[in-house]
Amino acid sequence: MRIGEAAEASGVSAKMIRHYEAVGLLPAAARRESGYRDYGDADVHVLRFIRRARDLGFSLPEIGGLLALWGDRHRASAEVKRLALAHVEALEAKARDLSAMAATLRHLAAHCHGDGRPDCPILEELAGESCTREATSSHPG
Amino acid sequence: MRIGEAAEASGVSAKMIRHYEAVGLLPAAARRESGYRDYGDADVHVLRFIRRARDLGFSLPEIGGLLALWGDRHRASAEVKRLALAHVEALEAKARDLSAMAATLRHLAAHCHGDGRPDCPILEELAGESCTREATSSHPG
DNA sequence: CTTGACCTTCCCATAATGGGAATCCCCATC
DNA sequence: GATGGGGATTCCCATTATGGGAAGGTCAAG
Repeated sequence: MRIGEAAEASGVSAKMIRHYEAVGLLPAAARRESGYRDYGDADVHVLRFIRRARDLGFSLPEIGGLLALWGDRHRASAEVKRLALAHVEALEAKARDLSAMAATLRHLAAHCHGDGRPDCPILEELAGESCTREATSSHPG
Repeated sequence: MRIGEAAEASGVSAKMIRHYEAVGLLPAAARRESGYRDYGDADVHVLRFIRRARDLGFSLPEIGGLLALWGDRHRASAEVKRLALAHVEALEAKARDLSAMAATLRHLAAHCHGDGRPDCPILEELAGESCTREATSSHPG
């Protein structure tokens, strides 16, 4: 299989396949005499593994660890589980951060008239106190 | 104020203040004869605005829009609200994605013994079917 | 005049992905 | 045999926001 076919079969772009090889996530692919990379079903299987791991948000270094465990017949599943749960923690922490931002902003937006008037609690919050940048006239708005 | 003091006062690093200026988020700062950038309280106020907006996950282009609205005495709060809610949608979508990944992985991990044995549903899921990479013997697991 | 803290600009690095150029390989067709 | 087109190769660049670090200029205190 040439790289394009392997890409098609695995769902990983040819660009990314080369990249994964370049950064050492994949071993150097076999080459034809022409210089073209040559892939077999086993390679595609690995690529699919990588793609699924990416879909679950694992970083390339983490996937490197998972691949090593996958290829280790004597692995302990505890190790895999540890990696997975550590990643879950990270994902959940990030999700919480984003949700907190969204909630804050949604709360601010709920108090914004959203009409033609300039008064806006969103901007006031961002500005720190209830002043509108130049604060030329000193009334508290 | 020199840049270090403005950084201290605003919570934005000197590096980032220069960067914001370089990418056009901030106008070119006033300069002393020495070439040092010179900041006043108003500048720090803007920097704080930027920092708060960053803390709410706004991108620099989005913050550019917010700053423009902030400085526009005749803005309609509807416009601010629109920007904010669009951003909220994006944040929530991303949070959902991460939560879904976390849930999937947590589910897989829950079915993993997590002991010394190599059998691991997490790896099996990543591998696509229940085979362990080499599949030398052809029994379906 | 030296020392030290601060500033300047410029380059590099990050994570993962893609765009695009210049060049080459391979196969089919004229 | 020449040619054309699709795919492959490598290499460079861009993204986003942030920081590290080098080489050199400024300023205040000693």
